Amino acid sequence: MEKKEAYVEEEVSITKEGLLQTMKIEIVKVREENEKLRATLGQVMKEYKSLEVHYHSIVQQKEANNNFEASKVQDQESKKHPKITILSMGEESSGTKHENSTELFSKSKEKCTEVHEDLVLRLDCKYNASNSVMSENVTNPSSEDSFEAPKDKEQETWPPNKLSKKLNGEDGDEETPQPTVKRARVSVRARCDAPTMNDGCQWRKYGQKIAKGNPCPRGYYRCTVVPGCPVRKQVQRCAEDPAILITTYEGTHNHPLPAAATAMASTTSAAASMLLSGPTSSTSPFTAPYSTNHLSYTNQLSNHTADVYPSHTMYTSPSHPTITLDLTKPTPSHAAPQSPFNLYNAKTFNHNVGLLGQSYLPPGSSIASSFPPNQSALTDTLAKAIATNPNFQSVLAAAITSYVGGQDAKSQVPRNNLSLDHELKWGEHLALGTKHNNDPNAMGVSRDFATRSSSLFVDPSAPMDKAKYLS
DNA sequence: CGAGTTTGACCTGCGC
DNA sequence: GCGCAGGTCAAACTCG
Repeated sequence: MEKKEAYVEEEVSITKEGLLQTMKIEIVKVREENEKLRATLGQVMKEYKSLEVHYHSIVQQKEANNNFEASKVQDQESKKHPKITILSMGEESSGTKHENSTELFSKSKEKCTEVHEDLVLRLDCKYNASNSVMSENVTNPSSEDSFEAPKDKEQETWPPNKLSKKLNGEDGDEETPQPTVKRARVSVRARCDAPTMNDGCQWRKYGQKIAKGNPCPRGYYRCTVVPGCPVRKQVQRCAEDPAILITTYEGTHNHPLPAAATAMASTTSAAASMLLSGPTSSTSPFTAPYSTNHLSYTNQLSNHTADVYPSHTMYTSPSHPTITLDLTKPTPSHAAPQSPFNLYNAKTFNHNVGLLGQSYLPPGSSIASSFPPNQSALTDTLAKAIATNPNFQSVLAAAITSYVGGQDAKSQVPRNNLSLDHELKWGEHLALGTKHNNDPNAMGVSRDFATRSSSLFVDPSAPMDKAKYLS
């Protein structure tokens, strides 16, 4: 007995030691990686500064040249037309030429400084904006968040315009001027045989229209999860390729969402946030490779890419800026560009994901390593794209995980496992790393993979998706 | 019979 | 001001 106990104790201590060692190794790894990241960050900042200085000097030079040319022309003109010269407050004098040019130069310098300051201010502002969006998502995960611009700006209710007018009565004392707020829309293009995508929400069709330039009718739906929810969606088949279903979402849910709906909801939410934060919303140096704000990310498992690009022209009026998530394109060979930024970000992302995973998973395993090899390659790829723009993180994470998971989901994850009773609020998942930390049952990212996996795919049995209604 | 869809009419915003 | 197109309403209809 004693021997046995001693043996067991020995085994336990060995296991403990092993665990401790593994943890120590992990910690050392993490530290090393942190050091590397810091170094890389420093390097990037240095490069950024030098580029900034370079840009500054170029602008100054250009301005100076322009002004010099202008003054030259003016000079010549003034010689031709002395009367005008007199009226032009003595600019003609050759003696003042140098002075003028230096003055102009200094003026141009001022201008440059102004430009620079303006740039900095604008960048800061936008950086803050994008930050605020993200921080809101992180610090206030339960808030309904972010599909639209700040909530208090546009307290959405249903019915939005006409009906509310009717309900308020005709007397309408001093009707509050409806500010022409740009309502962001997020449209999702996906190949789908069914009449609509099952995005987890309940929708009621309230209209159908044949839009110009597309023989396929456009269906108008509103969310009926809760009466009064202002969210609407339009569903239309692509004119060029009827296999492609274009679903356009508009509005913010004012109610908790079923878990199955959170993927699409957060995707559209974050995409809209990104869109509303402006065309150069991210000014982090890491965004450089994607200065056009068009991001293509690759799903290596499903052999698809998802293009995310803001579009003001695809649908409807310019008062409805639209961002499109394109989940229809096959993977091009050049997808997932390998710039130093991307590599850096891939590392960062993996690092963070790894840390995230370590808090939920047994020691020695991380999220990345807990995936099959191709999955881990996927996270790598995702990381490159996702980390490039903070605002894109949640968009892409949600969209890709949903899309990737969808492949497996059809066969592996029964809908019953989606824990539909577990309701999440709009954008709640965005705080993955923080919110679930205290939840022993939470599996972090991997749980997300599992729970959202089928949400982008149509469930033909869904009561709302009746093929017969959409011709 | 209630919930949801269909569909023609109507409203509204925008461009010319 | 007019016409067009998108969006919404609401009565009629269908389905379970």
